[in-house]
Amino acid sequence: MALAEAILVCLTDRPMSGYDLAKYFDASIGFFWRASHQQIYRELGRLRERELVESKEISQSGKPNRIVHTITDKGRAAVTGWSSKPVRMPSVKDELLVKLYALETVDTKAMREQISVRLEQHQSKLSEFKRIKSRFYDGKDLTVNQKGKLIALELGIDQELFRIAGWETVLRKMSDAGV
Amino acid sequence: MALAEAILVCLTDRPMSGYDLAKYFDASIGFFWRASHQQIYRELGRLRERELVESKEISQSGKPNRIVHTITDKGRAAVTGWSSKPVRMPSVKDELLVKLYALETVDTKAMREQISVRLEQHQSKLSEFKRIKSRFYDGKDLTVNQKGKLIALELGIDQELFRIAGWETVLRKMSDAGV
DNA sequence: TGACAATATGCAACAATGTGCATATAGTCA
DNA sequence: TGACTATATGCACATTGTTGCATATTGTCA
Repeated sequence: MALAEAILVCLTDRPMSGYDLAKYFDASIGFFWRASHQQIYRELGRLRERELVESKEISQSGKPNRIVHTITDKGRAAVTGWSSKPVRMPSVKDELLVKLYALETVDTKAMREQISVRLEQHQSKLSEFKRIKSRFYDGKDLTVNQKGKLIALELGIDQELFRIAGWETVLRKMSDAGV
Repeated sequence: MALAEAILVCLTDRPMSGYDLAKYFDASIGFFWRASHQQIYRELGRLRERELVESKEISQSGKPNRIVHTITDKGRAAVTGWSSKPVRMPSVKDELLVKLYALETVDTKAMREQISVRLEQHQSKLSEFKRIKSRFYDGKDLTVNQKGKLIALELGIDQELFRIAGWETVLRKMSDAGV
């Protein structure tokens, strides 16, 4: 249940509403731990029960009220405790690679198209990461926390570059194999 | 529910028992789509219900009887149909990267150890992939199906190499950041 | 001789994730 | 004026994944 910890990590930065968190996940930490807004709201309820966050409703006119969640001392301790425990290897699940396992049975024309789509997706992620980097990090004085995020972001950039090269190689090798 | 398809893909190779499949997942296709034996047995039951596989019990003395599953024509058609449909981006979930997001709150000494463990895991995967490659593929005449698996395997090798370099870079950058 | 690994299948319970829907208001664009 | 987007929260259900257990025999190692 590391979603709990991912949320707490976000809240070490600043108090946020569920909606804020959902956006933050979409634009930042979600690159390394994806979560939908439903997951986030559900998990926030549990965190409140476990007293790892404190929630305060803030009145708004027109729009629904915001519920702002603040990490508690207990929550901060939970993050530190979690951080010292071993992690598992990230789970591996990629249908596109499974399809490579049955090259004689699959529709290879469709597969090439899917690889092209995948390439575009990596390309757009790459652009996004680069944009974020130049906008928020380049040429700035950074706190340790920000440096950590930058390290993650740069790993993300390299990863996208690697994946683009990787799938292009796959396309070439498929041609060599005659499919 | 692409586990169903991953199993069917395995069975396009040859009929197998649940136990065989579990081993096959551990040693081959599971590099790209992990599954436990419990998941596999459960899914085999569903595949049988949907008539995508045919199951035959084979008597054995001493050991429990094997139940050998064979893909049906309907199953083969299901693989081809599935293969032409778009895939989604693999889900991203890595606690170690999440920890980078709270560098001021986490136990960085423990984190460095976790990165070392991760590096060893990638190293041993790399060795395994290379061993499989040299043992089953190098210098052999390959069918199209085998070529597909080799392409996946080589992508796996490059990926492990990339990840080793990536995490080593992270360690260096953490030092540069003073943690 | 006792412990353990390998072979072989599978249930039950629980935890985590994902999909679809529901609600409510304000502002923008065609 | 109607469609759409953004803000803001959340339930119900379905699927998927994990953990622990249960059974039963053979072979190997200490």
